[in-house]
Amino acid sequence: MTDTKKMGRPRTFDSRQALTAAMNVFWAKGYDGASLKDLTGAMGISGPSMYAAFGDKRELFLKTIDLYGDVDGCAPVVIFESEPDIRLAVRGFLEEVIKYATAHESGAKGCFLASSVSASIGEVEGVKERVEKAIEDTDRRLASRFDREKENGVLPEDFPSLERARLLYDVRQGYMFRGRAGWTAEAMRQDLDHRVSMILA
Amino acid sequence: MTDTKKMGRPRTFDSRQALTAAMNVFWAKGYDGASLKDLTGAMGISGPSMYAAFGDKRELFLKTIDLYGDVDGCAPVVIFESEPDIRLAVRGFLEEVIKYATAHESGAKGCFLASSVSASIGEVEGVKERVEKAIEDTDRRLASRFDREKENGVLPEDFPSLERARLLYDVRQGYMFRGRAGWTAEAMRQDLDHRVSMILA
DNA sequence: ATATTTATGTATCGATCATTATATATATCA
DNA sequence: TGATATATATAATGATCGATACATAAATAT
Repeated sequence: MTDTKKMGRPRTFDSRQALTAAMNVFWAKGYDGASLKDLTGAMGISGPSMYAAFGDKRELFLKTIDLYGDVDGCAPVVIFESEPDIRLAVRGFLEEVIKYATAHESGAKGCFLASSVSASIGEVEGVKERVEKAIEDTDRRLASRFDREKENGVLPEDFPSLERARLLYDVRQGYMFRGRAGWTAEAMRQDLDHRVSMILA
Repeated sequence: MTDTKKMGRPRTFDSRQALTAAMNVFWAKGYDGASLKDLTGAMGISGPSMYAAFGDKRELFLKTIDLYGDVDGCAPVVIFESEPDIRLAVRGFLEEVIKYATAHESGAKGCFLASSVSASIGEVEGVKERVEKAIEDTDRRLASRFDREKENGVLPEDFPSLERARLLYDVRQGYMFRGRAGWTAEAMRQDLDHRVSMILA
């Protein structure tokens, strides 16, 4: 059922690659600022191919948001979850955030959700729900790592996991915003030690 | 030299009011999403009047950013600076942020700079510099209040004013982002006590 | 081989975009 | 009272917007 050969002329492009290219355009120019010409140009396909593969501009946009959640937005969280030492985990999370905030391969800076997607909330249907979910998912994943450390006795019993998780996420947003505004990674790293201590205090 | 009557037909609209209306449109729809029709409609003037008074769309946008810095973006900072008790000042700052994040009179939610303006960075010339300046100005104003409390002996000598100021600002950004995504004021206020303590710890 | 199905490329649709001529209205200046 | 200067309203500019018709190409199905 899964890999039966499909009929008809096969795709000449990789839809994941095309979606990534589209995301980068939306990231840099925003939803309205990204024209179909910009998008299909970067994706390397023609207009009709885009419509056939992804629906329309809005659906393409929503798919790039999902892609971001699966890949880019996830990277710092993955580091946070995989680094055994909790202090290094927090530090690694923030270092990755700073890296992404200042030097994404797309050329765009900051957080795709916070910088570009959030501007389209209220204008493009389906965006708000996705952003809300992304926030809550991340809050929960971060908090659950803190909970794990409490069970292991690394963090004290009264450690406020959810509050610190939310704070960590908001610190992330702050870095992303500063990155978008042109702050350098070096400038942001000045606060790193201080913030790691605050989160774990 | 200042109040000599001007020649020609006088303006029939208040340019500050018109600018506020334009800001609210940009706030809700973003730079590209806001059409001249949307803008002039909300401003209550016709196209040529807008061009005569403000230049073009880009210049109008930049002027609304400056207006935001003078009024809306400033409100929490003013509270922070004027409340004598430092703990109440921090709390008042965050409460005002939450208020703005969830219920701005324009109907738009979140921070104009973070939600709408930042999406146009890299696309609209002159925006990046203004955002960068707004961040640094606010960081500095917040830090200077902390410094004042250190001089008065209310805060300890080793209190890291600038780091806490930046953290406070980033917490602000986090709240604004959550507000944009639909979070309620009530949900945000749950972290209030915790965050005030973190900032002043 | 022929039919069917899907993808692609070109060319184009009406709508809307930001911007501006043009003409008219309303003020001060001489 | 003209003459000048500024603001307004209507209408139209070329450009670009998102989206599609159409014919053609390339695969599987029978």
